[in-house]
Order: sequence, then structure tokens, then C-alpha cells
Amino acid sequence: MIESPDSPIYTISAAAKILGISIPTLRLYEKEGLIIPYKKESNQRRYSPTDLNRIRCIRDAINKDKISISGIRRILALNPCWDLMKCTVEDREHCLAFQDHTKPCWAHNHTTGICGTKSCRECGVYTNSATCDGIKRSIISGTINSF
Amino acid sequence: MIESPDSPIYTISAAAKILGISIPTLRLYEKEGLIIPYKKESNQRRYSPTDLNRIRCIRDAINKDKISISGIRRILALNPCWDLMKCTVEDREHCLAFQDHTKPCWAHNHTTGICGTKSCRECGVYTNSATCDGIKRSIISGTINSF
DNA sequence: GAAACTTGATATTTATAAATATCAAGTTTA
DNA sequence: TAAACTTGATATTTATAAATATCAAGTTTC
Repeated sequence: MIESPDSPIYTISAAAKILGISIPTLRLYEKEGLIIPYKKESNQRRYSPTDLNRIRCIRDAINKDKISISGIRRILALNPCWDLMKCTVEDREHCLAFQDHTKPCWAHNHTTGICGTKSCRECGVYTNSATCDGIKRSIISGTINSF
Repeated sequence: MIESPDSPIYTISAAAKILGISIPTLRLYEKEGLIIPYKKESNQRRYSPTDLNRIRCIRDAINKDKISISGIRRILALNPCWDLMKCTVEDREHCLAFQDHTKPCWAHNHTTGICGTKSCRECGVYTNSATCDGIKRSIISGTINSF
């Protein structure tokens, strides 16, 4: 775990400096449901190298591709989590995230199914969507491999 | 066909008046790849009631939900056309739309597979995406029904 | 054949999202 | 325990997307 790309080693100021953006911007992306930084017991944020890459993708989507934050949120909401998590029909029926299409599953309060026990930050649905074309690849796998 | 909701009966000025927007805005949405109005031989546009509904959804996405045009384009690009069109592995390998994730299939030049012969305006991939949650429903069907 | 439309293109306006600055109060570090 | 960080919240700036206005030239309609 130590020294892995998933180790949450950067403080918010270190992350901001590396990415060349301001601290409030990092907090904004989090409030908007695009990222889930690691949090210490004291509530302080820590960012991993993987987190930084995810944020770089978000920046490109916003600044290069001109996709709004709301748009990114909607795109993230299309990751077929029910497929990745192998939800049962029952699971899906009780899942707020499955019903909704406006925000990613991790922005919902999960109490049922596998998502009630799992940490979203570590979940494949979240990590899969570190790139925008990652969503399409999930959809492709879901529609092609499931026969 | 006559009097059906798919009859292209409105001129651009009539459509603009009904929707409460300007003519250049309608042309903008088309240029951005969000809509495909019917075109007469003389190149003049005609809009159907179904077209108007589609445009109302786009307007809501932009003005209420704050999704940028680029964002909508990216969302439309996630409609699993290969699944709806029952593309073969061969089809997919040669399909520019399948490779790409930035714009909807109808914004690509299709020459191979079933899309080479079909009119995109009449295609289920296009009509399916008249609402934003229509995309999610397509993804759900694709991932759930295909076993 | 004249009036009222359409076409595409360019220039301009306006509305607002994204980013930043700043704040008082709490935490970490050495 | 003092310096340098962090927290969330609010106010402000700035960058630009979305929408519109306007144009000359080509259609349509009666």
C-alpha cells in the first residue's frame, strides 16, 4: 500500500500546486460530486497520484472540451454500476442510484445492496470513471460481455 | 404518415416561434450535432412535433440543468448504438462511431454496416435519445436484456 | 414578379459557470 | 506555543458559451 499510486499522500495545497489550480477549485469539484478525496479522522483531505490524474481529466473536460460540471456529473451517472456490481433485480428495485440519471451513484445515500457496505472511493464504479472514455468502455463491456 | 407526430410540417420560423427561441439557435443545435431536422430538396429545414419535443429537452438540459452543448453531445455519444443496431464484431471494428466517445454516431460519416444504408433521422439510436434519460434507459436495456 | 420567406456566415450581446480571493475558526507540525 | 497549515462559507472576478442580430443571396408562395 505504501508508495502505491493510490496512497493518499498529498495535502490539498500540495495537490493544488501540482495541478496548477486553487484550493477552492478542488473543494468545488468535490462538492459537485466529481471526486472523493481521502479524508483523515480530522476531516482533512488527502489526494493520491490516482486522484490527481482523475482531476486532470476533469480539467481537460472542462477547459479543453468545454463540458460543464453538470455535464460531467451526468456523464458519470451513466456508468452502469448495476452491471459492474452485479446487482440483483431486488438490489436495483431498491436503489436510488439505479432510478436516477442525474448524478453518479456515489453521490446518493446507499443503504441497501453491496453499496451499503463498500467505500465508494475504493469502488470500481468510481475508479472506472477516472477518464471520460472509461464510461463508454464500461458501457461497451456491459453490453457486449453479458451474454 | 400525414398528421403523425413525425410529419415534418413546421418551417424554421414556425418552430422557432412555437419554442420561443430564435432561428439561429435552431441552426446552432443542428450544427452542434444535437438535432437532425428534415430537409427538403431545396435544402430548407422542416420540423416535426417530435423534433420540437426533442428540442425542448435540449433546452431544459442547457437552461435548467446547466449542461453545455458539448456535454449533451458527449451524453448522446454514450447511446449504445452497436447494441440497438445489433452490430457484428466486424461492424464494430470498422465503425468510427464505435471507436469514438465524443459525438453521437449520426455525427460521423457512416459508410459500413447497417448505418451506411439507414437514414439517421429515422434511426432508433437517434429517436431513442430524444430525452436525456432515454440514454440511460438504452444502457440499462443493453446491459440487462442481453443474456 | 413582388412579398415573405429561406439559406449560411459573421459580429455582437448577455448571461452565467468556473475560478479565485478572502474570511474567522479549527488542526497540524516542529 | 507559535507558525503554517486546514476547514467551510461567502463575495468577487473573469472567461466564455449561448443566444441573438444582421447580412447578401437564394426560395417559396400567391
